[in-house]
Amino acid sequence: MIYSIGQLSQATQCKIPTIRYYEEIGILDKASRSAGNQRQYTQMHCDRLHLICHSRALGFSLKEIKQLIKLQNGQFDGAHQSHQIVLSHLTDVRKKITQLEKLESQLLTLVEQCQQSQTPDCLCVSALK
Amino acid sequence: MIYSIGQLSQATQCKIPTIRYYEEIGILDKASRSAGNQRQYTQMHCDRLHLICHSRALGFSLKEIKQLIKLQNGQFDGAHQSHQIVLSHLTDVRKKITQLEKLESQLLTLVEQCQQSQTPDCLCVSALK
DNA sequence: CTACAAGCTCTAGTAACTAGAGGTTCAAGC
DNA sequence: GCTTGAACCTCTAGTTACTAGAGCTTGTAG
Repeated sequence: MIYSIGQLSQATQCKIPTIRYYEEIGILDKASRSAGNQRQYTQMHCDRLHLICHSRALGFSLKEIKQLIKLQNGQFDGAHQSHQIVLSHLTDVRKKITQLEKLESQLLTLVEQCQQSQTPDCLCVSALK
Repeated sequence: MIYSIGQLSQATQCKIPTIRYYEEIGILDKASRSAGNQRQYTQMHCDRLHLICHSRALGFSLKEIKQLIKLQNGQFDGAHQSHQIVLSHLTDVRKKITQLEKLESQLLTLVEQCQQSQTPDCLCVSALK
């Protein structure tokens, strides 16, 4: 099956300008072109783009994804390195969760203080000082 | 007290280029200048910058902070609007936490599957497909 | 008065796209 | 065969919140 950029977009739920962008930065192989210069994608492109989109949804950066792809196609010790990337990403995610939870409780305090106050001012802002 | 940009930076823990950037985008009032064209900040600047930094640390965007400042200095219904901004930010934060927790468990699954497998390949990457 | 730290402006780079202008190609209907 | 409109093309610039660097000037301590 050959996909036009629109069909690939539909198949992967990845927006058209994003697909072109991925090609431009080299994370997605260049598509061959039709007589009229339009991009023609193969199933390989489609699979790769799926992998990219899925990884992005998991919060991997394009840089990390590039690395993962390289390792996957590459050396024997790629497996170990891939594992490390995923683990370090997991650590990052956990750190972010902790931060956000702290933030949530701070914001909550802000809002509660504000609701208790009987002044016409919103203390949210002055509390930010 | 009058602050040089370096002193203001020390007082607020905000980096010097960031301070200049805040001035440039108009979220921090322009400083007056010395005879030799160096910025001179007042206590007001220092307070404002503290507010900005604190809000940034709580994850507010500069756009939101601009709004908050405007509302604070402004109209009588500013208090209500400020409250709304804070509340909607709180909602965002909670959404992000939920997403990240989902993500964490997905990543965990990835890693666990990989560790159970006895193949030399890291399943992390192929699982991403 | 001489170093050297601290300040200045300006440009460009970061990540991951998104939007828009202005032009071309494809496919379907008549 | 022709027309119309959707889909495609390239290119530039904008987004957010900064950061880095070049090349120059000013302030201050000894």
